[in-house]
Amino acid sequence: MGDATLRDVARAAGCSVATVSRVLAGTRPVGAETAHRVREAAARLGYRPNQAARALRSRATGTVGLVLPQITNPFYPALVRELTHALHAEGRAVLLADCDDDPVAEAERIDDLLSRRVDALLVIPADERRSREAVAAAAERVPLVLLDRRCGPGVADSVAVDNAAGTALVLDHLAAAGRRRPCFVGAHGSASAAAELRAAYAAGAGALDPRAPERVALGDFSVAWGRAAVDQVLPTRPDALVCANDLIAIGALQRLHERGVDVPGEVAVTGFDDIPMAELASPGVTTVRQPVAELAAEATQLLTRRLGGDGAGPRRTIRLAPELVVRGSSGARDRGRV
Amino acid sequence: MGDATLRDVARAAGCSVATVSRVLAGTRPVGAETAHRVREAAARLGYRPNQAARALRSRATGTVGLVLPQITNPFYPALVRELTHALHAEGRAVLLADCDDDPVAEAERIDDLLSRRVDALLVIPADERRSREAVAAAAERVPLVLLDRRCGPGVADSVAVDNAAGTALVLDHLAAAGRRRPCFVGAHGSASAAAELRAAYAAGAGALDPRAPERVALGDFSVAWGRAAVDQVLPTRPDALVCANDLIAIGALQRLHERGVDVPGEVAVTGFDDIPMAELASPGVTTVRQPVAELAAEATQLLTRRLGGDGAGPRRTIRLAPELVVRGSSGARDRGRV
DNA sequence: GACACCTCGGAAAACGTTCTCCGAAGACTT
DNA sequence: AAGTCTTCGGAGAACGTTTTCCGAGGTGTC
Repeated sequence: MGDATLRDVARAAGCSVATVSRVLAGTRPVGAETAHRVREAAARLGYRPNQAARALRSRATGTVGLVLPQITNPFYPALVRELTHALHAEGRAVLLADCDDDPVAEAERIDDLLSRRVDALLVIPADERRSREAVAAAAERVPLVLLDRRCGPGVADSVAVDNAAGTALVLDHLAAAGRRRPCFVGAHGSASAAAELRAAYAAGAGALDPRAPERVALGDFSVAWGRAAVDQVLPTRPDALVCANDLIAIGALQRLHERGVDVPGEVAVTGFDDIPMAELASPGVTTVRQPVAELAAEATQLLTRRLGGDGAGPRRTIRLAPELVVRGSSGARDRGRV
Repeated sequence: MGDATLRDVARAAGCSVATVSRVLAGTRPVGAETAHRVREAAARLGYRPNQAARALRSRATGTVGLVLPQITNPFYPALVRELTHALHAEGRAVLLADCDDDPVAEAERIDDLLSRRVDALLVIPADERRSREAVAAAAERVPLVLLDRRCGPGVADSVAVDNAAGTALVLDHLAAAGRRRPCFVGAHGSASAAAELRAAYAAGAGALDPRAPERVALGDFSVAWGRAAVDQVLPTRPDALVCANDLIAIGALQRLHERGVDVPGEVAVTGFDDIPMAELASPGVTTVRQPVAELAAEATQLLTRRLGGDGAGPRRTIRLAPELVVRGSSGARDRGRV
């Protein structure tokens, strides 16, 4: 009961390989009675098309490569889930590559995926600058959609949340709640989100109160930095910490609690992404929810369009509006669960 | 600069396709000067082997399918990370399939992966009983390693943590800390871990104190159930909640806090898995750490051995010893961070 | 009844590898 | 000097599809 091939089915159905292929693929009408015989034989032998042969012949593998910086970043699993579901629904398979935040590994993985003849690539670049070369080269050979983070202008199609709009949501919310001395806790580095959020905060905070001193502290996207940042900025007496992601916010929350600072009474804290942990922290973290399902849907739709002939169209950049999720960490009092 | 083929390289190097193949694959010694010419030509043309053709000819795709119930389960990302790294290190690629905890979808995904001619499968079955048929059928056709959860006896090779040992670690720790009235908060259902933990708890608790009434509450593996369980079991006055995973423990912690119960003073709480959230909860959750890297290493090693000829050996079951991670939720006083 | 026109089926050529034969040398043995 | 081994290279057959091209037969039109 090894692998039945077209040839075996043809023999069993008493017809030619070509006919079997046509019946099974529906490429051309085939006589009703023959078709029935073929289908019956195929079922009986448990025939499954050999995708390798199919790929070789049709120059398409039905496979998409998904390259991301770190699957353990808690924001990505939900995205991966939506992407795989969307792609499976179209009959595609997903080759996953985690590159450990290392642009060199990323380039290797992309290379490998290309040699495996993926039909397209979905890439969340590890680094805005250092990922660029490999991504641009790959985009020359295969449809490529950038996700969540960008990678220099005009390199490829791109789908991401509107970071500026998200930051504006947060700042408006804080201002409405009477916060007057916000402080931005962000990240250095050249992941595109880091830079965009820095810029968006600067623009938004300046608009709110042009005379206010700008409080900014930069580290990385980790819980540890959130903790450290608290010690660094608390002397400047902020009444709100606008964190560039939820991990930072959670770290800040921990440290504030340890130092006996009342949240949200004295200091409000906000995050970004709405990872699962954000809801579970105490108090719950007010944050900007990325529309993960829409992100995935737009990305796969863009990909499908590129694969369906519109290969040469102009680069598209899709920006999705995020949503503010208000929880205890920014309210007048704690509305979170714990 | 489309795709250079062996034929192109051969033409450029002035030799035959066979020779180029031999040089590049190193299958057979080739004259030094010819080899050099070939390598130079290949580099110049940017030749990349076409894996589809290679797969067709050599009946091996260099690809492994990874099937899991829910990538959003916070325990899996770390595992996926280790697995992909280990497999990439061996030159294999990973086809990812998330089946949304649905055995039917799981069967479909497995089917698709088989038709894509994966060399092997890594499966974390969604359900001990209902996943069995599809997994067993797949194991007939391709090396298959079960991960983390089992799927009926003797179906395939299997690598998992020793749940009984982990439970024993927890119970010993609690007993040493003077807890006398533990309560198990577990899960119904037929995911194998659920049943094993139930059994292990019953055995271990019975050994500690055969006369004690057995406290057990069963729900599912979620935060919500952890919260609900607290209300259900608190009237029985337990002094420790032994939760079947960290999510349950975190839910319990939240609810206990809301109800003003002192943790760990009045009630200790323990989890299982050591997901990232366990460290961040307040207090930190004492838990059983799954040796994720070793799990991945053993699984890929088993797979590699099966792929390297030892196809017909007897089924192996590898059980790895877990490690107890003591945090604030079980101490005499809070040693956690927040 | 000749002609064109459909419909259905088969033969066979790709797709880009790997690998098995074969042959032509040269390097040894005797 | 004739034989036997090695060594290196090429020709060509697979692998399992899809697809193009053809032919055979039937149906329609004039």
